[in-house]
Amino acid sequence: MQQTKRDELVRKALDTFYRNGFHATGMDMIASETGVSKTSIYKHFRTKEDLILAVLRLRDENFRNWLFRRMDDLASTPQDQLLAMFDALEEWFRQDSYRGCMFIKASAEYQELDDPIHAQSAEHKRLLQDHVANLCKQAGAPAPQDLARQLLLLKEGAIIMAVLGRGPAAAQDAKTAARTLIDAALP
Amino acid sequence: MQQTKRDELVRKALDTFYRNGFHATGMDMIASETGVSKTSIYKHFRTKEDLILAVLRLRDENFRNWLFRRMDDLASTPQDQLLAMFDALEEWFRQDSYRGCMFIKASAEYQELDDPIHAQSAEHKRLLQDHVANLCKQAGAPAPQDLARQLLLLKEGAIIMAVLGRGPAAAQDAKTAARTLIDAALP
DNA sequence: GCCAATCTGTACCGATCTGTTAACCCTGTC
DNA sequence: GACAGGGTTAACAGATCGGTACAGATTGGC
Repeated sequence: MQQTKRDELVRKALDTFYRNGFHATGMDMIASETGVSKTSIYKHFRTKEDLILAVLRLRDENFRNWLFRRMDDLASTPQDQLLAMFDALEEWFRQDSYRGCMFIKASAEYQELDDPIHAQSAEHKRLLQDHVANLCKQAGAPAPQDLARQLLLLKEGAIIMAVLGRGPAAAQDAKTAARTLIDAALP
Repeated sequence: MQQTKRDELVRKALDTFYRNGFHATGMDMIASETGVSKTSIYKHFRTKEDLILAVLRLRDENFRNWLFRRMDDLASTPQDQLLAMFDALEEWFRQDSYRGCMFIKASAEYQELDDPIHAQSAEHKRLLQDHVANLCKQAGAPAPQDLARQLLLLKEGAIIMAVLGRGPAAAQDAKTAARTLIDAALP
């Protein structure tokens, strides 16, 4: 019963930061939205930055688990799973709560390369890249890292364009392009 | 000599907001960095938001002018100009001052879809899309809008990955992918 | 019954936020 | 030489920022 409260705090803080931004969200708002008193928050986390880092760790875990599981559910072969990534993205884009990628937003607000928040955002992208590269390799791509990088570009681009004008349709734009790139990369 | 001061204010405010973020930059910092007194700033702009909108208008004009001119200088045929976009992006990524796309960052800090700042960011992307689609049409693409959307995904993805780990090399990743997509789209 | 841990609300600290007010200064013009 | 316009400095208002202090409530274990 002791870890629960902290977990609940991080989970609800994630929603608030995601919905409202980092600098724009004060610790008083976190306290009122999570139902955890400010005194308690600062017992668990020394600073606001520490809380944000915990939130990003949770988000990284949740998002990767969700995306990879969804890709696995939607398709059986590695090649189809790569394409299914974009169908999963579309599901995400269609959620009312969709507000873009939390890590892109975090790195936009904390831009210094040596900022821990920035570093953690970069790490998230690296972990995604690794998984996709692994699938590319399983699919028989001669240069799996290269193909993975190209597909990641499409994914990040779709996330941006889904926010900035194109909406959920950005996912299928990306999927169409991905199919072309995969076909060209496989022997 | 009357419009000059205001222009100088907007120009220097652009640098400060770009380097430091929007919420993280206070009007006192804007005053000290631009050398324009806060009293004067509020003579020209009713609110901080108005100043930000003026900054984004300038940025939109500057960036589109620069990118399209650079694409035009680097290549002669429409098809080559599309590819040259990614060489121009690489030049941008290599600048020490590179901190990602100002409009992506603006929309990350002001996420409500009906926020004027968000709307202006979306408009910037639409204008880019129009120009690229025009080039795609000139290059003979049967579905120029579709190809343009795919190339824009690569551009936005490259901007993100250049910030989050990949550095300037993201531009050539995108260019390689763009070549594949263009070849596949042209008859 | 009692201790220790963990939570709570509330008030506060000093700094900083957006925006305003007031008095002054410079400069070109009539 | 008065004056108007646009600029300055400096202080201020009222709110909010991240973070802390303190006293009391709740809880489970012994």
